[in-house]
Amino acid sequence: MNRPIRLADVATAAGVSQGTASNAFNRPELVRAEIRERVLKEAARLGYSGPDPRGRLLRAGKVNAIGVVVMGRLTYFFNDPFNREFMEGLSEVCDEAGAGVSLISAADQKAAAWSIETAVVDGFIVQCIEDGDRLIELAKRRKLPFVAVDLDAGPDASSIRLEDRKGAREAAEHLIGLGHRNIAILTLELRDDGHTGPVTPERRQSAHYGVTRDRLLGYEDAFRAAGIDIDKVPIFESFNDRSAEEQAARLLDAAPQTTAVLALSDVLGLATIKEATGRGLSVPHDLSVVGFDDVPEAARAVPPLTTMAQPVIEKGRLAARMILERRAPQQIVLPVKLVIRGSTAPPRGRR
Amino acid sequence: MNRPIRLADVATAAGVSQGTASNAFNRPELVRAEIRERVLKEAARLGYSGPDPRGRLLRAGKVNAIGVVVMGRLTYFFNDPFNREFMEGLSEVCDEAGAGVSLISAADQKAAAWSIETAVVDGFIVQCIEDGDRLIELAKRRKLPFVAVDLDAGPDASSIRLEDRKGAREAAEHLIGLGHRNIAILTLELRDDGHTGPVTPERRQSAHYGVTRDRLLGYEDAFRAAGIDIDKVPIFESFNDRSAEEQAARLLDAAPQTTAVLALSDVLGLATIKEATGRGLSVPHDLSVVGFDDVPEAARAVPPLTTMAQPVIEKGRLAARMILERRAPQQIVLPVKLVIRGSTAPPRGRR
DNA sequence: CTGTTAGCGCCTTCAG
DNA sequence: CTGAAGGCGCTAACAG
Repeated sequence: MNRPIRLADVATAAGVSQGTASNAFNRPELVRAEIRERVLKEAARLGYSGPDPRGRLLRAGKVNAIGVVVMGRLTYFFNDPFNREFMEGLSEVCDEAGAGVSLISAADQKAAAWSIETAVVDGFIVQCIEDGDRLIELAKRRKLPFVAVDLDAGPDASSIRLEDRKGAREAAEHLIGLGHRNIAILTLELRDDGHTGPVTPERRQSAHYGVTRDRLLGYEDAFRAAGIDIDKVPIFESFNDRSAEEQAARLLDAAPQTTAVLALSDVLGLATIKEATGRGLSVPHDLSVVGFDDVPEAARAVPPLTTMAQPVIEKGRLAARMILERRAPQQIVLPVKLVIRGSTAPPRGRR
Repeated sequence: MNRPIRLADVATAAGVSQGTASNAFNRPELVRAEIRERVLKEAARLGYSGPDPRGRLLRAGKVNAIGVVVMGRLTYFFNDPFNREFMEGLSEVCDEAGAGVSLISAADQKAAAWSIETAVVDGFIVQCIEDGDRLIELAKRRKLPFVAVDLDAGPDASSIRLEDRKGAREAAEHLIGLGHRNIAILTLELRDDGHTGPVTPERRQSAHYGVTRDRLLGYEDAFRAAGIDIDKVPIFESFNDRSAEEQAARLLDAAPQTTAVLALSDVLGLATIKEATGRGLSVPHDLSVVGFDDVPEAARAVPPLTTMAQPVIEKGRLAARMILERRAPQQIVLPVKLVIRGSTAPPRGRR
């Protein structure tokens, strides 16, 4: 057997036209039961495994799949509980719609370009912060709908963002309200240069990533209102997917007088708790920690992490719907909400 | 603008044939630079975004993508560090080959069938233990290459398995060698009925899932040699992706005299450590724990988990290659290796 | 180098 | 309810 069987072969074998054979598979109600059975039987006999999706694809126009762009290692992506939650919401909607999810993963820039150009999908979701701009550029070129998540894509593209600045301000206000004045910040990447470690005021002000920039601005808002000079606040920068504990350690070393840490993500916050606990500090009494995101792990941590909750799953659902329903470009801003748990308390000195 | 631009339009506009236009995009070295530029310029002017992958697909025959079948929630799948590692190896090979990864996720049986029938992929990887048989059936019907991972798919299909029985035997021998006699087992699912909790000898003997069955047989081999009657050994059954801590707790409650636990996976082993530590037991002195898999978390646990290491990442790579290289069906059995860490020690009574 | 041509496998009018 | 025919967009083989 050399040539693969196709619908035409089955039709011939069953003595019907190709159109009828097609209907036998795809719209059985249009074909007399007797004929349909004959077609199906011939198909089975010939080893035909049903209409080839590729043919259908070309004809139909719609692919019914959405591509999720993941730069770097898949492990880094899925090690982050935030991404897992996001994908959960996304896949939920895709499942309901009978749509597939393609991981457009690529190690380097060149591979990413090719993947994005050739992926068989109805649209893209670009959600990784690293290289976001370039990926968005690529996605735009492909002329397919895409949604930028936690990334700014301009007014002619769809995006989903959070009330980052407001949320950050409220997180900082929570600590200030508890009496903290020696606050440090563990931040996500500010820009695309692989830097980790201490952040100078100049670097802070030149922040390029929107989420990081806005959250830092939010902290600054609160600090200013409380008379704290953010230029004097220790800030350390870390990747979310790696180096978190290392940078938490450096921050704790560099600023021993700190009584509270503002973390730009729960992953960073949890790493801070772990590091602090590991060196014998009591959280929250020696050190308060506030995260951002409210991933499931936050509530299960010891102590449970106070954090700024965002609707991650809903975000995933929304992103999927925006693609699948081919919505016109829109910029959505989702609300956040402070969830107070056990990782924050007044500073010990104050009691 | 109503009709989308296609290659033919660009060719006409540039005053070249369609074939040349195609070459300008796909095999630039075959086209004089001048002409190629004209084509590219016309394409840009018309807003043509490069050859549509769907056309190429139909023509080429090869899709260059592999489908990973994931039953149930995506979260369950990716919450398991084992699956994350596996996907890492898989995606590594796919990246190198410029191939994509499609998640064939489906909540229920009907959706799974449709997804598998219509996924645009070169082959499947079936790796979830639940519903494995039915999924394999579906995949076979599609007449595409597929690889069953940790699942038996028969001699005419590809599969990757481990030395499960041997590995389990050695794990048990390790504990026995340390002097343990009161050993309990925390097992993965034995069959497809959603049962968790205590396992009777009858149920144990009727194990349907190959991995579980073989590992239990391995334990039994070691027990028999040491004069331990496996029918008297407390065995509790748990899902890997949920309920692990709950069942670890039940096991510890039901068999308080236990000095060591054989866990069929690291996830179960880590849950056991956590549960034991939580109730004030010292691991390994009050309770030794041996896992299976050696996921990254195992080495980082407190205490680090003694476990039977398997080459997970390699497994992922292998699975991807088997599809991408269109290898003839083969059944591969990968080796395992005991890694002794801090979670095992002689029972306290013996010292 | 460039142009021509023939499908890839399917679905969906449209006419019977 | 069934059959015939056109074309989805592209590429590869072959002929200039």
